Amino acid sequence: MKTITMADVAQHAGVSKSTVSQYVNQRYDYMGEKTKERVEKAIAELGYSPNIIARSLKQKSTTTIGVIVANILHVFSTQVIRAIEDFCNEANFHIIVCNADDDPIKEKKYMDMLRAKQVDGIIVFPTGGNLALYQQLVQDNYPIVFVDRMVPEVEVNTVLLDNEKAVRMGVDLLVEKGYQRIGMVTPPLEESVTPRLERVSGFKQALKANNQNFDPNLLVSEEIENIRIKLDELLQQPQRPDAILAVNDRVLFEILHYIKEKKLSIPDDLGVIGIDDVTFASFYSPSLTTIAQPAFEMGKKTAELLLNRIQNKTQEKETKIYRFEPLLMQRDSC
Amino acid sequence: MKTITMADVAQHAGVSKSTVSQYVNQRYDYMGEKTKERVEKAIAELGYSPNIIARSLKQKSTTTIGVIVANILHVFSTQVIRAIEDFCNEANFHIIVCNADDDPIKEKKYMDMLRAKQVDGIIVFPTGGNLALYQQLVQDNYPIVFVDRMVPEVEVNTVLLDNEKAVRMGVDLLVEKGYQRIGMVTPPLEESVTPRLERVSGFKQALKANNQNFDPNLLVSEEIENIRIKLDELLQQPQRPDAILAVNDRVLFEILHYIKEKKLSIPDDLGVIGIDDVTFASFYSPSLTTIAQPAFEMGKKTAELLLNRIQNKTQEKETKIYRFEPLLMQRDSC
DNA sequence: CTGAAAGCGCTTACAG
DNA sequence: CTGAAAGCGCTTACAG
Repeated sequence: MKTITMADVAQHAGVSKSTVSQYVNQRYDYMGEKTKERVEKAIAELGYSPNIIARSLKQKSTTTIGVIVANILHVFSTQVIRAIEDFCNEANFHIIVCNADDDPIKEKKYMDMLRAKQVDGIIVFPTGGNLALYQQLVQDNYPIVFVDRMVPEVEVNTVLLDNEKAVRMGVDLLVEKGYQRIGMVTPPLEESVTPRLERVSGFKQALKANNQNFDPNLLVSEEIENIRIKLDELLQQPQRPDAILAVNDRVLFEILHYIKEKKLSIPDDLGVIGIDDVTFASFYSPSLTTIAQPAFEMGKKTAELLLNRIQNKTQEKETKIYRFEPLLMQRDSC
Repeated sequence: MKTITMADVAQHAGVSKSTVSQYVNQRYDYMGEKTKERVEKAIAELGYSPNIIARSLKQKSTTTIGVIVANILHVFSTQVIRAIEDFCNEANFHIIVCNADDDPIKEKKYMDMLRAKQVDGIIVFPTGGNLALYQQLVQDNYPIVFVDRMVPEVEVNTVLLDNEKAVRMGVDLLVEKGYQRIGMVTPPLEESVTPRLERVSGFKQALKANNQNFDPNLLVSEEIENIRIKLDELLQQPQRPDAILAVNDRVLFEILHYIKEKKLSIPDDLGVIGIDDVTFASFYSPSLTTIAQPAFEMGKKTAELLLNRIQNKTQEKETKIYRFEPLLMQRDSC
């Protein structure tokens, strides 16, 4: 099947390519009514559809953006992507989705390829491992927005959860419920994964604000696979916690798993709160108190920031950190 | 910042654009060692990166494919997308992800735009609402693969779960466990959502194979929002089911919600099996018996079929339905 | 009101 | 072994 080009339409309609182009781009200002009809008819008859690649080459805009997530399998990423896609769809933009798997090398490869493909901008959940690259992009004035994680060294608009507040809400509630020894469980604290870091520091602050001591023995930081073992140690010690804050949904899963294994009871044996809402929170037994991220709002804001930057050219040099309010979903696990 | 083009590199290296192009595309066959070095140096010094859009225009390949899902928020879609992305990444392809929301109009818009953007092929979870369009694509010999759902009228490679077998595994297990009156709950049976249809017809067959009668009163087909109400009616009737098969994860959620509300007990009051594995199956109480879809294998196969079609040009005209084996995850809910 | 021409940044057959 | 030239399918300033 030979593809139909603008030249074919022009010939078929007996006009020039320029005129067809004007028509396609709806610049009817000076176009005669008859010309318009002729072109319209030719397009319909030939089933012509413009080649956007060719247009992109000339116009230097692909109406496509890249989105690099750590892992699309995480519920939070999925929700953010969905919100971005919805927003982009409104603006007739498309999104290319990439999984960097927390690997700076993969991240760099994707960023390079996306730029080579001339995407108009990039949204990234940064690994933090490509400082020089990020800085280069900023210097080139290339449109980019970070989400979920921040990179303090780089001046980029960034959309984040108010992590400290999220933890504070959890601790406040636990204290209010009378818990005395609150523990926290988190995956390893890597420097680049700022939400975890902020949640842990928020934890210490929140305890202090509630006149509780921070006991390092009640903070477990461990690979997901080993959390259940560590949890056992944590709960066997004499001064064991009476409540636990799970730093994210993956950790919450491990805690619930452990509790089922050991036939413990929530909230009697242990109060539990998780950051990140989970699908089964409301019908689990007991229903689970969680602190949800407003993922859709965050995704929308991220897309909005990027598209504004791409379209308006509102060169507001100023870059900001946008912090979103967590939502306390109070249920029965504490 | 002026962008560096191939012409700049050529000038800087004192060679022609052709030579730079040869170098970039690693066609060193006839290239002098010195020329090579000069070009390499020029590229490094200028920080040149080829414009893939320009290349695409000439080569008629964008190394990008489109993926149209019903909704990226569904876990199954997410897993399929992840597998597709991994496979594409190996081949240096990118994926544009779109949500059609089961809306044929959105689906058509996306398909048209993706083609206009010259993607090399499209993977779609078809709404079924664009027969003419699908057929046009097939006729144009445009690379396309369907996944999750089939459209019988269209000759396209399609990757599916063996839905009848999935249900049979569930029914067989329930019968084996001594359940006598097995019910099934599903969202509305729309003609285009073939998995649901196949699961219901598989349900009838499986009952027959187990010498059980199919009682239409035990089949609930209802919008998600109303399922709990219908469930109540279902379980209030004298001849109520002693076990229920949930046609997908969304339905399972409603069933579990209802059971918790009514303080019923699984599996004593009611046996439960769900199609689609769920994150909390193993640590729910009781742990939930599910029939999992091999989503990653399915996604991988889908990507493989499409890329083969795009790359090899193995014009094997023959199109096939690929059925994947469900996995019975036997746990304690029946 | 419409068309001829140049150009976006590449690739590629061909000449030498 | 390397370069000049044409062309991919558009857009756009400019001429008329």
